[in-house]
Order: sequence, then C-alpha cells, then structure tokens
Amino acid sequence: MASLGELERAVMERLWAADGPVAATWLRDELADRGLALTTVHTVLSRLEQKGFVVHDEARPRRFSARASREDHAAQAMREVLGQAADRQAVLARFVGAVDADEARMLRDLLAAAGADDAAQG
Amino acid sequence: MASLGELERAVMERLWAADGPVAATWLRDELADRGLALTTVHTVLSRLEQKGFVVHDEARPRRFSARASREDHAAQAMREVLGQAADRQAVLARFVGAVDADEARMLRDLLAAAGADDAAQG
DNA sequence: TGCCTCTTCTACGTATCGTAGAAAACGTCT
DNA sequence: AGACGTTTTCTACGATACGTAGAAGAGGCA
Repeated sequence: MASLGELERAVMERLWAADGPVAATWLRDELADRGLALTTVHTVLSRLEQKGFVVHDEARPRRFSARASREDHAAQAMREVLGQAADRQAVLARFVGAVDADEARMLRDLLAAAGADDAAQG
Repeated sequence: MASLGELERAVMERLWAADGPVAATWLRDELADRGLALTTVHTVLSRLEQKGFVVHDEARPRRFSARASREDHAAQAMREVLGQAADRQAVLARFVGAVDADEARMLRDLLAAAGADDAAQG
C-alpha cells in the first residue's frame, strides 16, 4: 500500500471526518491553520486520487470523497501487513498477545458472531 | 512507524531470514543479483539502524541483526494501525470480517488461551 | 460578455532512498 | 613494525516523493 505524506494524511483525515463529499474550498478551510493555497489542496487531492484513496464527481465545484472509510482503510492495512508475513499464526499470536483486554473482548465477540455464521451456513 | 524503501526492505528480509547476526559481506552476497557495492550495503544498514530496525555488535567484521523478529515487526505494525484508529471496534469488525477461516480459527484459539490466562489470574 | 472562481498544468525546494567513491580504521602476514 | 587487503565511515550525487504554489485554462453567473 502506498504510504501517505503528512499533508496527504491530514487531507484524508478531513475527508474521513466529513459527512459526505466535500469541495476543495471546504478542505482548505478545514486546514486553515496551515494557510494553504487552494491550488495546494488540489495538488494533494489529485495525488491522492492517483494513489487510489480519493475520488471526485463531475459536478462543478468538484466534490471529493475518500474511496474507503477510515475503518475499512485501517482494516485493509492490517490485512496487508498480515498477508505479507510468511507465518501468519506467529504474527497473530503476537498481535493477540499485545492487544488490551477491551480489544480482546471485542475480538472474541466478533469471532463468536462470525463462527455462528459459519455454523449456520456450513 | 518509519516506512522502508525497496532495498531497505530487501535487506530486512535477509536479516529476518538469517540464522543469527550476519556480516555485511554476507548480505551483499545474498543480494548478489543486484550487484551492490559493499559500501551500499553499509549505507543501507546504517540507515536501518538510525530508524531503529537494525543493531550491530562491536566485533570486527560487524555483525548485523534485526532488532525485532519479522513476526514481532508485523504484529507491531498491525497494532500501530489499530491504535491510530478512533473506532477500534469498527476496525476490528472489518478486520475479522475479512480474515479467512484458517485465520479466524487461529484467532479464536489464541484468544481462548489468553482468556484462560485472564481467568486464572483475575 | 466580463468577471470571478474553480481546475489543471507546471515548477521548485527539501527530504528520502538507491547507489557508490574516497578515505580512515583495523587485522594480519612477514 | 610495515605493507597489504578488508571493513567501516564519511561524503556525495541522481532520482523520486511530497509540500507548496504561480500561471494559465475552463465554466458559470451578473
């Protein structure tokens, strides 16, 4: 997965936080503390599109949005890390060993639900 | 986490595959298909050290090794992705939803063991 | 039909990375 | 100890990525 620069990441954060597609001007205002020119925002957006993280519609002020939700993005990143490892079990063991109690509970519940589905279907 | 370049990653792969600390010459030979100069290997190694991925001893030919195992590295990367997310549960849900049956079984077993530990200790 | 805004194109400075030469440090053989 | 080969460090250079934005083109609106 292509990695993101500092500003690119900031833009993605705003897109994820946004409630639907947004205009470049909105992003510029969201990032007002940086005092960015509108063209800068556009440049970053087009780079993010090239990388496959952002799409825009054809309306005229263009509306930009993240291709995947923040959560999908994170989950996919986790899957990619896991997928690259030769010994997935060892990775998962270390991962599970490091998660906190809350997360362990979440995982147990989620896996129980998935397991129930499997049983129902298989 | 600092991200790695193509050659840096290749070097890490060899270090992880290696059976203990190795000399720079060994790495150069492992990467013989690239026809790298020994100094190139050293440059990359020192950059990896700066990033905290590699350490070396004081013996003379220096022996280099990965600071963390491949599995620890991957697990830590997964944790970092998860840790950055605001809604960890949503991320975990998507992650669990995407893992295959094998991985789900591994996770269930690992979590069961962890849960047993909790019960015994708590 | 101008004007103003939005979009695209092009560019530049800095940091990172792949790459390696030059020089210094070290071990060793005689 | 001196000379030689190997290893390590220092320095550098070209390519690419990224932050940044000006200039120019495209479209809508008074």
